[in-house]
Amino acid sequence: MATVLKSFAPPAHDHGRCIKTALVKAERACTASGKRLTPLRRRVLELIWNSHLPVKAYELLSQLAQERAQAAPPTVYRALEFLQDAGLVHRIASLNAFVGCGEPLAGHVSQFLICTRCGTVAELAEPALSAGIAASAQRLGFKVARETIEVEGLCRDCQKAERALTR
Amino acid sequence: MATVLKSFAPPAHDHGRCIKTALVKAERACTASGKRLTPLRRRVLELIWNSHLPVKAYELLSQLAQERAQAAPPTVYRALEFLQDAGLVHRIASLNAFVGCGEPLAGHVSQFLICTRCGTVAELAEPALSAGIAASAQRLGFKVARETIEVEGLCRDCQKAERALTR
DNA sequence: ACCAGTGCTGTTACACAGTAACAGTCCGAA
DNA sequence: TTCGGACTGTTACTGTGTAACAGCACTGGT
Repeated sequence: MATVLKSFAPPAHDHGRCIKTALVKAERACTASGKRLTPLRRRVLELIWNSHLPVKAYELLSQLAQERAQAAPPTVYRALEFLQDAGLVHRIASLNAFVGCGEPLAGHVSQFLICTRCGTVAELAEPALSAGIAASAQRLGFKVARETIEVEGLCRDCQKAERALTR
Repeated sequence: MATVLKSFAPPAHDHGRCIKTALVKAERACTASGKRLTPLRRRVLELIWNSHLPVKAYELLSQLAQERAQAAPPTVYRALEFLQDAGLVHRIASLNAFVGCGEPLAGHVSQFLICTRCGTVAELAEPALSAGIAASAQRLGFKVARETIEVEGLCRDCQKAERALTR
């Protein structure tokens, strides 16, 4: 059976480590594929990794604008496009928002659990799900190019919190 | 094994029938649940069913504006919100667009195959996929409330067309 | 008959999301 | 040196979606 690669980040953890390792992995992924992680792109990636919450493009823009006055929408969107192509960042369509990818080097599926209460996002990597989709598609003669799985619900902690409220 | 409820609509079919049955089902669903399918809402639903292609909100707006001069964004978005809540229409997040739901009375999952070449959308209803997602989620203690599956690729006809081009 | 409440639509005015197109800059290769 | 390509700056715009308030019709209670 397929295994879950990631889990929800615990409410309190050494997030500095998260950021650092994400950036190191990003450097590696880029040098490996001959892509250029410029200061701007690096900075945007860093801002995205500031939390495990999905970030909106215009939030990034306003943060960025505090450092470089010239920042405009294309500044952010171009960096985001690069980061997506490089597999370093995922776009969550149902939220119009972006999250860092924990496994930039692994095959890039797009499977997310989104907690509607605390907002955090966990990335799945379930080959079984992709396989199921491919099988269903094939029955209709459909050839899959890209899959988007976005599941909304409540993470474990938020279920507890909800129960505590109604008790 | 789960079965596919819908397939891609053949390029040429009696689409008048599609529209008519969709509206009849909608009436039924609304009276059954005590919701009001007002003329405005009915008209928006009709416009959406004009094709099996996903429709953008502002396309709907401009079509609507030819009939009622007062139509403004909230006019359309409110109708769409109602139709979604009533299970008559799906929003496709990755396209910012809307399609009619073929089975408004059945349980409302949200599984789509989207052909990137011709733009048509087919709705799936695979309990096995939902079950797989629920199982993966549960392993993380996550409680699923809503799932979004949007698969991009090529439908059978468009694969043929592509092959014909490169031959 | 009157009133209050509710549900639907009209209206204005925004906020947020994303892109086109052109202009500079920098850097490495021919 | 000069050319081309990759990156960023800059302006201006289109597209997507919502807040907030106003009116109006209907319904149910008094």
